[in-house]
Amino acid sequence: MGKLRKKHNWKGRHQSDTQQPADEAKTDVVVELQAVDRLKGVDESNALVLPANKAKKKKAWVTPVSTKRPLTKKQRKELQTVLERKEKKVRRADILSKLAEVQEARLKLPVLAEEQVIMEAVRENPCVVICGETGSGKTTQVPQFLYEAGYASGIIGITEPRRVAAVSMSHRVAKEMNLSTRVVSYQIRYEGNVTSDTKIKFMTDGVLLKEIQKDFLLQRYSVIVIDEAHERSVYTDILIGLLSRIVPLRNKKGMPMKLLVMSATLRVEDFTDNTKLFRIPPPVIKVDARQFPVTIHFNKRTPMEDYTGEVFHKICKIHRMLPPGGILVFLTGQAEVHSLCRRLRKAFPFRKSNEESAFKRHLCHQSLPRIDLDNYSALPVDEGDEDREAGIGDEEDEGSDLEIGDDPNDAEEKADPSIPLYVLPLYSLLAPEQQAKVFRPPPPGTRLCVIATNVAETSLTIPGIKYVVDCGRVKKRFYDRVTGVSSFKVTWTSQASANQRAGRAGRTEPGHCYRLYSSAVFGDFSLFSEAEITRRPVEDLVLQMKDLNIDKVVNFPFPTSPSAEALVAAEQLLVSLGALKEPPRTGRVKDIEQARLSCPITPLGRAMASFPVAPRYAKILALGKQQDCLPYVIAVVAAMTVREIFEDLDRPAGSEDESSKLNQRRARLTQMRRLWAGQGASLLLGDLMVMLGAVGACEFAGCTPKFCEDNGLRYKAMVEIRRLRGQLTNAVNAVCPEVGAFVNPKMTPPTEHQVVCLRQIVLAGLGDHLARRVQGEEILDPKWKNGYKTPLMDEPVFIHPSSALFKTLPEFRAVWSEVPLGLDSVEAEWVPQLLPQYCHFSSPQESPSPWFCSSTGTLRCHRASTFFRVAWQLPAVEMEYPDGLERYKLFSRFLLEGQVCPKLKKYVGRLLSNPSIMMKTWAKLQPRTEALLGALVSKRVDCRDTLYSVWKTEDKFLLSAYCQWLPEALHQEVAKSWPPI
DNA sequence: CTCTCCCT
Repeated sequence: MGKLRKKHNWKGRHQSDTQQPADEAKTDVVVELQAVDRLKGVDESNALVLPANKAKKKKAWVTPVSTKRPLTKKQRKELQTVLERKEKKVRRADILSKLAEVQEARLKLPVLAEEQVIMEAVRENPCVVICGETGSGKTTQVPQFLYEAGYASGIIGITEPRRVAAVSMSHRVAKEMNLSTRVVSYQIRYEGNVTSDTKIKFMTDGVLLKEIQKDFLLQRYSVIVIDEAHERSVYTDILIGLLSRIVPLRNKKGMPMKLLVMSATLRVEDFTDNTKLFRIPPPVIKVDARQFPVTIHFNKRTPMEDYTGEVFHKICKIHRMLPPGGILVFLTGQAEVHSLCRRLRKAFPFRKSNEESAFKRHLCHQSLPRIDLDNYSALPVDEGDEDREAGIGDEEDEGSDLEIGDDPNDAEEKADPSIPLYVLPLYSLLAPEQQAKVFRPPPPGTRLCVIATNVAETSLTIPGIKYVVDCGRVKKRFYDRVTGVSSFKVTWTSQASANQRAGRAGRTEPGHCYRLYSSAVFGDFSLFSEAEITRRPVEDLVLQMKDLNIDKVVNFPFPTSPSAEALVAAEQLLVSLGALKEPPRTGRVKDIEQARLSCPITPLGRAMASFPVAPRYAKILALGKQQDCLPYVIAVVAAMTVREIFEDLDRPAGSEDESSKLNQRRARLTQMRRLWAGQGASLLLGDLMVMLGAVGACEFAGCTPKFCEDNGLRYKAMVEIRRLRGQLTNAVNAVCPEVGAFVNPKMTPPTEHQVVCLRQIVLAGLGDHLARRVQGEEILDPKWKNGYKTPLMDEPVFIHPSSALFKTLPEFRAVWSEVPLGLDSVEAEWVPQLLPQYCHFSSPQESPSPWFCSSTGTLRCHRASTFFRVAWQLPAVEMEYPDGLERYKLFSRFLLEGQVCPKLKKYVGRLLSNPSIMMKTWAKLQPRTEALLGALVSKRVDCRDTLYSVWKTEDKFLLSAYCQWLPEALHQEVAKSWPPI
């Protein structure tokens, strides 16, 4: 016990750290700096990874001292030693003070007080839950505790739900521990710095899940830490489920492993009270957070309609009446963010002299010399505003000194340049340069006001925020559980996320949070937001799990299970994509039900599971090698996977200048779209062709920010596509090395033939996303005229005006994701051929009558069909004759006619009955028809291939049955040359 | 005709 305490004592560590030779430490720091400089593909907008001022300071002492004059060799040498010694001393002092700083910072973290408790719990339990709010320092400290307590016999793996966090945490911990990034490393989707020396590895949750596919027992790891488990991201949930099984397995095999689940909120019951997950509930250790207090102010009334108006008024009041400090506002979407920004900039403009140079470019024309007050007073003032204003401040906060009084004579709408407000938008899709502005101090004399969406809740932390204004709402995606069709809705947030938002006001000093809803409304919020896994389709997760040989996904120990409907829908989709074996359709009802939820994976499914994209796209990739289409298929799948490849140019402009620039860029993009869509045949590939053109052109130009900017492409999206193309190319080569795929930066456009092929390949993956133009009799509403119906929705969908197919309006088209933007026109006769699993076929047509195809050796026919659920009539197409007795009858008829085996042709004239009697219903009355049919059925022979293979083992097969059709005189001759191959 | 946020 005493020994343990000493081991975990920070003082002990402090000493051993400082005892490190200065030189060694120096190299470590330098390496790390280089690594920071080279950081690629990481969102530079995050404060955590921005190269800080400190970096510059540190670089200074790396530069060699260089004042040299002509000296004697000896003098020079002496002087050099002196200099070196001096320099070394300076370095050592610097390092010591830095270490002291770090140690001090570490000491302030509440988690340090719990080190001993945590480590004892870890020693005594295979799984431990650590519960601590943001600011407790658990993410950076717990890995160090583990390392120092000797748990680094294997790798200590820590998962994060976001790439930025994995990268920045690895750097921070390396620095704190004064270890090289060779030892404290990270791995995210496209990059990493893991080496054979790595002991602490930060990674995204998806990366670890992929590693489990390669090594189920994770033998290289001694500990896994799941961070931010409260966020309940799908991968985190699945990892916890998997690890709850892996940990006991490892212990049983004598390769012990520890699992730590770290969660911010106290909602840990899903982990601890779930006996399916952990039979023995893991201990929960609570860690206090070091946060400044945040005073919460509720509204007395809750605006239901115009909450953005309410937000506007609240910001005005804070800005006019309260002491300095940044304001962070939570709204639900891009459009809201922009419109509020505009309104605030008009209300509190600031002069040019206050502006930063970067800011100048965009806004210099906006700061007008004088504002037309009449014009402003004409702006719509929110109805019922006074009413609400009177209600500001809730009982709970009466008398609080920062409570904002309500002055009905407030004239916020009048421009007031005397108190400039530095208003910035912030949302995920905003260009990184724009995002980065929120991390810089505002221009002198102004107050920072960031209007943000949910990104600011978890992903990005803005410094200097003292006031938070929370509208209490979120925009969320909702999926229909059966059809998988999605839509966006604005709803109330949860209490947990409202508290998270409030916490953003207390990072640097005590703060205030203004909630624009009453405490009663807050009380009605759900405590936590639902786990993501219950809110979305799960076909991708199910495929991954089947690939791990978890056939009965229903029995998987999810912390929270997806609904049964979602699981059934996922298996159905995977079956129709050919990734899972079709379940039997006959048998007892109960068995059928069971089988529907435990379909085993197919070889195709395994290949699909190895492609890091959605199953529909994985299917498209799997078909991609045909007709040399692979490079195009990879580019198209990459483009479909990355969201928003085109810049949003429809946003409202801030100034006339900006507006005219936007108009120019819009015009340019429209022109480029037309160019990329191509002419004639390629046009039918629709928006896929536009994307293919955009990707090709961008890559051809070297994928530069300039090219993207000039052509309306989102640079970040194009970089992601470029890397995804590389990754997908490797993945395809791994499954199918003979295709030898490579990324060609100078890809030429596909030929007409390839375009047709691409359209078909894409269709094969998007069968359930087929849409048909609303037909004459279906137009119930004039608005539906150019609409499209999908099998899944009652309401029609429309082609986006910017779509390449807007003017063409093909009868059938494929849509993907939920955006009606992505289109590819589809020929009606492809549907039954490429998507037979979605079609109901009628019986084979009489005319043209079924025939024997001598090249394939099978029976062919024409069949009409209808598309599933919606029963769209599809044209008759040529296809295999369906299985069944009829097919045997037909086959025997063609056999007798000498079509199957040409050698039998010479006996046709000698047959005792006409072969066509095989088809009559009274055929059974004839012994010879029955003999022939019976023989074929007994060996399941209904095509040439199976007939030949039976003859290989049984060369007299069919001889006697056939002889019954011939006069006895011929029997011997026939027997001699049997089988007639 | 209008898209919150993440991950392999």
